[in-house]
Amino acid sequence: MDGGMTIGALGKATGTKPETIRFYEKVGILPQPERTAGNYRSYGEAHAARLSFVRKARELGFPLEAVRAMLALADQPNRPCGEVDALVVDQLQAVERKIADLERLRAELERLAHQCRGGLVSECRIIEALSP
Amino acid sequence: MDGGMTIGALGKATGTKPETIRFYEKVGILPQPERTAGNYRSYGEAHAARLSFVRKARELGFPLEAVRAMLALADQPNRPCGEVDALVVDQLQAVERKIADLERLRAELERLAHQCRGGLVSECRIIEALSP
DNA sequence: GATGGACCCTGTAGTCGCTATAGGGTCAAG
DNA sequence: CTTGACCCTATAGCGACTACAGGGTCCATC
Repeated sequence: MDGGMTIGALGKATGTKPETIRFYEKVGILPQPERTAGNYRSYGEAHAARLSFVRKARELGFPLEAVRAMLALADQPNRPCGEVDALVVDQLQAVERKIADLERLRAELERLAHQCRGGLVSECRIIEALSP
Repeated sequence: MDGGMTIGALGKATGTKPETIRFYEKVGILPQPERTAGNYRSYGEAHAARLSFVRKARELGFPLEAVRAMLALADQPNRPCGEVDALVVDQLQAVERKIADLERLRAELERLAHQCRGGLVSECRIIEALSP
């Protein structure tokens, strides 16, 4: 080969499945790589860096749209950083809202979980509690 | 009409959109109701109760599969309540896992949010922090 | 040089839980 | 009799992948 990684190697290097990499290519998050004589995708370090960025942003819960926006900004380095920061702050607020919601949920589920006395479904307080 | 609710009335009574009710019917969560002469769905109290149950369980984050399982159990009142309790405990654990993940995320995003100094993207630490 | 197995290719359909649209039919009030 | 609010079906779309099906390529071993 010509010094490039196969899709599988890139996948291992970045913790991404080949299917996901092809998906990112299809939706324009990753550029189309060169191909070998046998039509295999061939990736270099720049692809690995971009994909690592995407994966980390996704792990932080950024939707692909936000990732796309950040990549577009990163590709134009002479613009102010504020837009990137705004995306992070939005995401932080969204995460805080989700945590608050889930904590309310947890309290409710704990209440429910203590209502089962091990009897029959017909006496089950859990189902009662959800029914009215 | 013949004493039944229309889909819109049931929707208002339970806080559910008509589309969602039809969807629940299509996937077997709700039974097919009777129809009026004009082919409108006609619902009674039993439908309202069942749909309320579904909505509350969904609000608590139970996946539709779990809701389906609980409904099947509720329809067989002579079985032990333990299976219902197990579903609740599973869901509680899933919620706790999600909260833990989101809290790690929040810490990371807070770290990120303090790195933007308002300069240009080329000096942006946020993008750096997410690149390999 | 033939064979096996691990990898790669494309394209399509499925997942979850709805939501939205298109293109029509029904019903009650004015 | 017309208007407008509601209802019907069927289909496609969302996000972010995942899972086939049906092939092709590469490399090592016999």
